[in-house]
Amino acid sequence: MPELPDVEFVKRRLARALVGATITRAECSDRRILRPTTPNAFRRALIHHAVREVNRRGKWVRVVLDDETRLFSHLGMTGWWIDVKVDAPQETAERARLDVVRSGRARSLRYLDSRRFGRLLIAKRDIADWTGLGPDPLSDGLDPAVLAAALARSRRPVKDAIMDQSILAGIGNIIATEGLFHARIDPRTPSDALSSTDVEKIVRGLDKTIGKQLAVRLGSKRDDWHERFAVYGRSGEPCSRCKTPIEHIVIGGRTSAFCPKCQAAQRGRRRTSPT
DNA sequence: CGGCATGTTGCGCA
DNA sequence: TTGCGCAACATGCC
Repeated sequence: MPELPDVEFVKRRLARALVGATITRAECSDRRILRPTTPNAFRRALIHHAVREVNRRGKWVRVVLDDETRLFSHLGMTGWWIDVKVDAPQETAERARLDVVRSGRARSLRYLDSRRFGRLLIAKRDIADWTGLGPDPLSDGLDPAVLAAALARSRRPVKDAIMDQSILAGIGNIIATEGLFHARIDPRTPSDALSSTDVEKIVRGLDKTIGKQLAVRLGSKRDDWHERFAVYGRSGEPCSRCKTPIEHIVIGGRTSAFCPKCQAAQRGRRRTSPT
């Protein structure tokens, strides 16, 4: 279930287990997930090396080894990492494992991914997928002026634009949908038609959504995934604010739920477009 | 059975 | 050159 807060959660789990630990076993035989890394290269690059740091940008996690080699992990649609005992049985849909030892204590990190849209790859330095990411809302913070400048460069629907990983790192369909609901902005609004006030509202809406999702992730109480959202997946249900039935449209090939009243297209205060 | 899904890429066509 | 729509990827759930 990976969007930014989920990836952050996984990143913290990996950091807690891996930083300062030495890898004693590394396996992944799935060439689809590894592309373009090979199973042999995966094992050879990792085994017997110590982990220096674990970072996250957007939906990517980066594990840096003592020799500067990097392991990049993207969770795709159904990827996830768990931390188990070394002798734990293989999980359903387990695609890779990293066994580590630190201070004499051994743990095993297992990568699970039923649909196998995720990635695991080895590189000697940072890859374009990583360096090309825009600012990360959580680790870099959102600067409304910077975001406004980026949004002004495109006529795309704003929901499309904020899901562009080179504009903002880590925003997926759920956070975009929820963030725009909180901001009361119509997801179809051309991004170059947003006022600076609109952009500030979007920043607050995204921050609120990310913060809430992360809190759910870090909290101990179990929740039903469904109940977390105000509009996502709630077409036909009454808007929590105004009771108007939630509608959905397709933007950029992705289902986009919104309240047609709270998020009504703002007319008559468009920024003047360049001629 | 069909439809849909949290993500990304690649292709064909303006 | 740029941008957009859409299919594809592989699997599970309703």
